[in-house]
Amino acid sequence: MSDFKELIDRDKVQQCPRHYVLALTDTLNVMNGKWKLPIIASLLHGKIRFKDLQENIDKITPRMLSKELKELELNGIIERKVYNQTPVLIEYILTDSGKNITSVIDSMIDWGMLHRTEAIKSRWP
Amino acid sequence: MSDFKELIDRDKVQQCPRHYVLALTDTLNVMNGKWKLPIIASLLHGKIRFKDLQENIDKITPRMLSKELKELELNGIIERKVYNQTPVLIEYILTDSGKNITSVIDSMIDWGMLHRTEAIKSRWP
DNA sequence: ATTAGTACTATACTTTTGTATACTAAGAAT
DNA sequence: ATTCTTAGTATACAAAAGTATAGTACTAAT
Repeated sequence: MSDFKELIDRDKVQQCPRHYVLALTDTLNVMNGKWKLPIIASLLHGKIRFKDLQENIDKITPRMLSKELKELELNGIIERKVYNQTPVLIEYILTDSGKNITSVIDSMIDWGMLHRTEAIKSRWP
Repeated sequence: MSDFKELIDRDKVQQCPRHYVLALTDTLNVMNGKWKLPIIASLLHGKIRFKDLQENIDKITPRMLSKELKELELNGIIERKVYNQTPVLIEYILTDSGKNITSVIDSMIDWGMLHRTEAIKSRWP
């Protein structure tokens, strides 16, 4: 039985260990907002540059891209590599943690699809 | 191999099926914001009333609680049951979909904890 | 008539998130 | 000297999310 589910049976939500709560809010912070997941998805290809990200992600402004990249780097999801060429070359890549987050995304997709079929069943049973 | 992960290997992010994207954004919408997960966690106990939710969830205002409950109901995560007693009794409970979302929460906790240990490793290797 | 309990809603405000547009720094090529 | 490229930053603004505080509608008991 999973860690969180046992809370259902044992009525322990209040005592949910702090490190679980921290882990959960970490994950929420990594994904939240309009741009984090599109950026992570773009990085699944491999290393990529600022301008290519901007072209890849529809309608993101350089300001938002810059801000989100900084947060993702701070959170240890991506790494920023600077090459002292000219013009300067900067590449972004996913860390191992960043790659692993696909497992969360997968479970979100699974739930989302299940939820849609459930919603359809309950509206037109 | 999971649905999303195969994108890493086959360079297919651009062609990611629309229903996966819809499922993912559904899930994000269900969880996003400051209050949705605390509310879902409180409901894991079973049925609960407005005032008890308010006491359970630290610093939520009735306005936010009311707004979030409405959204969760619209999204088919919770059900609102009205009993015509006096004073009126209203109970909120998780739907089956609402209960299932614990699988997503579990995978978020798993990733979050892994991510913390990875982050520690990379800072003090 | 007043007080109290339940489940909210209204109004005004602050903070966070996102947009639009223009601009900068550094070196290389012309 | 001017222009080009990459990788952003600055400024001003709009919209969304969240907060604070007060008030409403209903009924029941005192």
